[in-house]
Amino acid sequence: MTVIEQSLIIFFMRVKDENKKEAIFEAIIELLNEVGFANLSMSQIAKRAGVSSSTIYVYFENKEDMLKTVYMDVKKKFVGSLLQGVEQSIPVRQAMEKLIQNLLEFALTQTAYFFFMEQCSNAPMKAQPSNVDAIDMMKPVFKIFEKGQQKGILKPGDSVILLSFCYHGVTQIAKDKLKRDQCFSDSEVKELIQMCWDAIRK
Amino acid sequence: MTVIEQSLIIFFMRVKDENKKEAIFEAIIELLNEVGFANLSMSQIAKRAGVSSSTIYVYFENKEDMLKTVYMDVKKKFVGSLLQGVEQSIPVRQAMEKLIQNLLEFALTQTAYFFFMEQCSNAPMKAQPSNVDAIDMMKPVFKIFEKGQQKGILKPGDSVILLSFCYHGVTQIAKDKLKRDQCFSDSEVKELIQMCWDAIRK
Amino acid sequence: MTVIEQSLIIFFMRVKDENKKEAIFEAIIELLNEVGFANLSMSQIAKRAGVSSSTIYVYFENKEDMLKTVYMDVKKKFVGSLLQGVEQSIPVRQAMEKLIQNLLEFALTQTAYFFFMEQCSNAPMKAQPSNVDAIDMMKPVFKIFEKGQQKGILKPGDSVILLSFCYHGVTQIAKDKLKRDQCFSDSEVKELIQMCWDAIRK
Amino acid sequence: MTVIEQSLIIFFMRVKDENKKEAIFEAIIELLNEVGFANLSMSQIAKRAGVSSSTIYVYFENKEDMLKTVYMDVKKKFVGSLLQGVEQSIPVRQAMEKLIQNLLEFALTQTAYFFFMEQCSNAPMKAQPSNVDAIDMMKPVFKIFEKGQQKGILKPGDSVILLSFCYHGVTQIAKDKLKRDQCFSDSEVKELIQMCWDAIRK
DNA sequence: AATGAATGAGAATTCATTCAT
DNA sequence: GATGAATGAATTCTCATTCAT
Repeated sequence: MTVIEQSLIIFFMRVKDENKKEAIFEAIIELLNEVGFANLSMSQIAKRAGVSSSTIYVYFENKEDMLKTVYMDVKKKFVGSLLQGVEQSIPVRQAMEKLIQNLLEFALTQTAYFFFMEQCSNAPMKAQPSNVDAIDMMKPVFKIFEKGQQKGILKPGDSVILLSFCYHGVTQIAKDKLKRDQCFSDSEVKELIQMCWDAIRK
Repeated sequence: MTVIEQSLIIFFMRVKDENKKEAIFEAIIELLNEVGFANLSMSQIAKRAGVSSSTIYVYFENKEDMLKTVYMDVKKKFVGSLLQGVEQSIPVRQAMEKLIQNLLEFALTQTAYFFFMEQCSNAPMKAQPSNVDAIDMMKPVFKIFEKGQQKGILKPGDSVILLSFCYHGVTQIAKDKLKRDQCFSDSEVKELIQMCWDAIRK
Repeated sequence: MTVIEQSLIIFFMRVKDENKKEAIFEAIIELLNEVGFANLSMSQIAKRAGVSSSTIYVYFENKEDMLKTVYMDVKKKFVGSLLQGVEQSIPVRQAMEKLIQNLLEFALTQTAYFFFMEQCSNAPMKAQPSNVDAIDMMKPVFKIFEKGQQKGILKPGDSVILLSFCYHGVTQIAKDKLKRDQCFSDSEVKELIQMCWDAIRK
Repeated sequence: MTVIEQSLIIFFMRVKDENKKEAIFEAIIELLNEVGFANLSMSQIAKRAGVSSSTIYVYFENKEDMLKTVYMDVKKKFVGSLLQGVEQSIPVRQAMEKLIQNLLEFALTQTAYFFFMEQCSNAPMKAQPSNVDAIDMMKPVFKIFEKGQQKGILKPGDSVILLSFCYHGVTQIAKDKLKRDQCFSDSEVKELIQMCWDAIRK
């Protein structure tokens, strides 16, 4: 594409207002956490986002598509945070530690996103925005755990179960804490890590 | 209207009574699992239960009351199942084993109830039928675990966290399995119990 | 069904208010004639009929079903009027005369119904309430015309074409007249009948 | 922006010009035949025409104006076709023959236009794009028929009625045929002409 | 001239609930 | 107790149209 053609496109096109899309995103996440799926309406979302409800349909095909898109976006962010600093090369024990720290970090700093995701992943298939869950998106780290199993450090069996057990245990405890507006002390974090480790190690 | 006709009416009504309530109950649980909170409507419930939607209002004050009642009822059944055979006197290790077996048993045999509960407990405070969750209802067993801590068998700290970690870890794994229409082998059950035990024991 | 059972049904059931249904019917016909398909809305119909728009959905499944039902009902009335006094036994010439008189009578006295039908039958397949048109419903009279053909009184060929030609010629002329708020003189009626007769006779 | 870029823009725009208007035209006619007035939307038209819906407003003031313009244009084309070869000087019988042949020719070759017109002319006054109908536009030929009446060849009375009767009879039969995806044989055309002639001649 | 974004108004339809029987 | 009818309020979504570019 030549520079002239590019200018032409820019001249004719009007770029979607990213602020609006962002506002809609945030409104959805906020509201779902406040009112739940049963009471989440397009008009409420629009009002909260400060746009007309028809504007939502500029960005999404319909309610289902909207929720799916937001859910996938949030999950992508979440998995990104989760895997930060967890390279293939690090030892299992350290990987586990980092994962849990990242998980708690995300839960504490991005609480709205965290609760939003949890609600979505517990909705039934048909209502659920997308049925690929967070565990599936963590496939990159499975290799670390499988190596741990091969080395005889971790319990044998399905590595998904090992990881899933820890992940959900920690997740639910974090949810309970946050629902009561509480925080984790360093020693509590250590305890959680220890529980996870004991659960999966041989 | 003759006396005979009146009696007939009364006869007809009373007979159906409990069946109707039961049918409504089952319809709610089935439907919530199929369509989720976002799409659960009174008319659908009525249709599924084979009654008029106004009939629902004979048994419940309104939608909120209806969901709360059903949720509490299901939870009561669940906790009943969970605690079966878990007396104060038995050793911690055995208590843990029994709890997990009961939990998996319930999940497998009363799957609809199990999923129903999970959805309810993940709804946000405001939307949630009732915010007392299953963990709270298990208070009777805490003493067993506290005794275990006092004896130095279990890790110290909040006994709720110990139990909650295991409970949710197992619950989520059961959910994943059931969503894929799979079952647990005996050895898998053993593995889960072992993971739980390792997680909480000193 | 015994008398007692019947009483029971009457006791429990509440009969649909036929006035309401009738009011909705009339509102649809009136409005379609006033505003056309492009501007016919459920809320307008409801307002005109003096009911809530949700009430319409008690009687009809949706807009399409509603229009189809009304169209079929009007057509039935129309064909009834059209065939009045046209028995199999009467001579063709007289049958033709009676049909045209009936048609004009209907157009003049039930003008709203008449225009309503015409609009429906000109809508395209997908939008059209039902694609069986008035001609199809007149099959009973075809035999009279076929007899006329066999006797050598009428032109040979497809009897549907003979009848259809006359029917639509007269219909459109009636429409034009009525649109200009005019009436037919007796001599004009005679002329029309003569034109029809000349068109189809040998 | 440089002068070159500006020229480019002007060049690009002008080139598309007539194509776009034509595309919009065709889209309207196609769509009206497919979905009817009740479901004809600007956005659909735009999509079908391959333009942005705001582009329609470059060519037309609004929806009403758009439909009126297209209708008038189509009618002009139609009347042009209809009158081809029908000069004032030719005998009535021949004029009638030519008119019917032209009408059928148009119906067969420009079917979409034909149906489009029919739908428009059956819409109620208020909704109708323009209430001057095809008959009005044929005024030039009336003189031929009036001469026929003066010579005693045709029936006396309103010449509009004579012509209208034939025109609509043929039109509707053509519509029925085309809706069933059928064609006219030469003998059928002859029969139609004969019916028309018999209907109006003395 | 052309268009993507944006929107208020309004579309069809559903909802939870009430009511007379 | 049970229900069909009825409905106001709310739902999701579409519409015709405008506007900045």
